[in-house]
Amino acid sequence: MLQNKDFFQDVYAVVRLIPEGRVTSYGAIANYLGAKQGARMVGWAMNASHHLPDVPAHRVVNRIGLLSGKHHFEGPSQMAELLQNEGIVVIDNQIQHFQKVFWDPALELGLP
DNA sequence: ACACTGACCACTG
DNA sequence: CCAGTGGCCAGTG
Repeated sequence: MLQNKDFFQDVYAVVRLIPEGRVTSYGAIANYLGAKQGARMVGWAMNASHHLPDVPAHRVVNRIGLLSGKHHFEGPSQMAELLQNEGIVVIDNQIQHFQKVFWDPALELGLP
């Protein structure tokens, strides 16, 4: 079944490392993990992370800083509120100053 | 067993 | 610059 369960684990591990007030993208995580699985699997991993505690999925957005996954949260604006609660400005599902708050694991953690 | 979909991304034309 | 296409893996109808 989930032979690449390690991949999911790694995704969660990286997501957990995202500092407050910062965000990253699915592709960035996939890239950090080697991009062998593809960014789509990261999204799928997030979907599976629904039941997990310390996985701030709201800090993971698509490459352009759009809250593509907000629909999967409890409320329609749950994701945006969580982000804004951390000081991130979100307007119309779009993170403002995305380049500033963007947190690239490959860059911050260093390329393995 | 087949086809389509999905919280995506990069590359062409 | 915008639109289209392929690719990755797993789950569902």
